[in-house]
Amino acid sequence: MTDLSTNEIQQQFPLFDSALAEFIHEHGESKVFESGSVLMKPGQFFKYAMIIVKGRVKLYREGEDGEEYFMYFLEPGSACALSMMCMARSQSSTVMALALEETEVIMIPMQYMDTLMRNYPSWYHFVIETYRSRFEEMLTVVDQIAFKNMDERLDWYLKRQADTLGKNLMLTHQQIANDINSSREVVSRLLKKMEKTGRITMERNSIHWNG
Amino acid sequence: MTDLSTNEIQQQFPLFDSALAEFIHEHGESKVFESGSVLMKPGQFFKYAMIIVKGRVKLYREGEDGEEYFMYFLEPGSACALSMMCMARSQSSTVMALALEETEVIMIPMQYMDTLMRNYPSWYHFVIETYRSRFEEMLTVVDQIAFKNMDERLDWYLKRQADTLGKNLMLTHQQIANDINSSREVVSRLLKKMEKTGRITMERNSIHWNG
DNA sequence: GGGTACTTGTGACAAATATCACATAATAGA
DNA sequence: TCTATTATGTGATATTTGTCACAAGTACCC
Repeated sequence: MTDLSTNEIQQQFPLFDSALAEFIHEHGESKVFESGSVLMKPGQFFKYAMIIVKGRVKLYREGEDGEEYFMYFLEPGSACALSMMCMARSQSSTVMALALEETEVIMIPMQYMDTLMRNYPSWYHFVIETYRSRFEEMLTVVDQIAFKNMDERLDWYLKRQADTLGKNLMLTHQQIANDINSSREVVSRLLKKMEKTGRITMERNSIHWNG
Repeated sequence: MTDLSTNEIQQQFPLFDSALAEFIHEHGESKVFESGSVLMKPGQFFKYAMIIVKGRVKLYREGEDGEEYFMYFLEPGSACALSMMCMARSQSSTVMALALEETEVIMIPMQYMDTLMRNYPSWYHFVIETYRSRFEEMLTVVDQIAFKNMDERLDWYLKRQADTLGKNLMLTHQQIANDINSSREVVSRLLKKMEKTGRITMERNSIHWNG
């Protein structure tokens, strides 16, 4: 039983029809993750499908030697595609899901998947749409790292950050370097160039995206 | 109505229960793609979910300026995840699906998706498994290009090729360079090194993977 | 058999990015 | 206020990868 009413669920997830919202209200479990906590432990087996009600989650890939690569954000109204995939095995590298703010999720036990798929068409439409959008996002990520130089990748990275976190980005150069798997010095130099063209404005600990 | 019998379908797709195989036999349409033909036109809207019965399909990303990047193979018994995602829009860059051999597919009209999802649990298990495995494959691709140097990427590329196409690879250095978005000279030099360590044996137009 | 196109080898050099070393500036805490 | 820590700036240099130029080998076609 969730903290949210059927109505609130339907508002947050417009694709759900009322019967589905009702079902999720009934069988889902609300959970709050504090800012900075990890939603998915590496290699963990998922017993729940997670859908985001409030907050913001950052998904990133972690390499064998601690390298990182930012993939995308999860926002309210979306689902964690990975939690729906029954990913079991713990590979060498893994995906991390980190709550950037206090984040409220509904956890739907996997045992209901059959019922949901069978009886609630709007559920699998939602699932398909979730997969589709994440897959597409991964494709654009591949494009960037395969085809683009650092300056373009940095620009694209900042644009995405600004799109979901707002134009005032509380990021250090080091954090950015981690997210795009580069080095601080390189990022600093490129940011300087971007400031000269007016695309951003820099302050200590923050960057303003001017677009 | 497919060319394959219900039994043959079940043999090729072990996850399907007999009712599903029967349904697909009834409503699917067989189609053969010749070696070298394109299964997915860029930006095309999919009217069918495609599952592979015979042959081999190469999926790769095409960048704005004609760059390429190999993603993965589709083999018999698997489905084209992209064809199930209702990808509509034609972006600047796009995914290409190329038949490497004569390839036989069953095309299931999208209009049956609701029925399949609703009445054939083994169908959505199959769909989920398809998404999962492709998504995971994309993650490993990201790992490689984000974290690894050319020599490791080349090694991994050849290993994957050998895994699905056999140890005797009919590839020129130029083709490899295209697939990993590098240049022929670089590939030639790295291959030479790999030959010295005995990992491969080279001949004109082909490479033997010794593992 | 000679020309032609394709494949591979290789040196020299250029460009992009990473790394190192150190300087300076801003901030938080005692 | 003083100090320690953290964030940023910048030159010098190393490494990785890409590009250019050209040679040589192989296959194929007439």
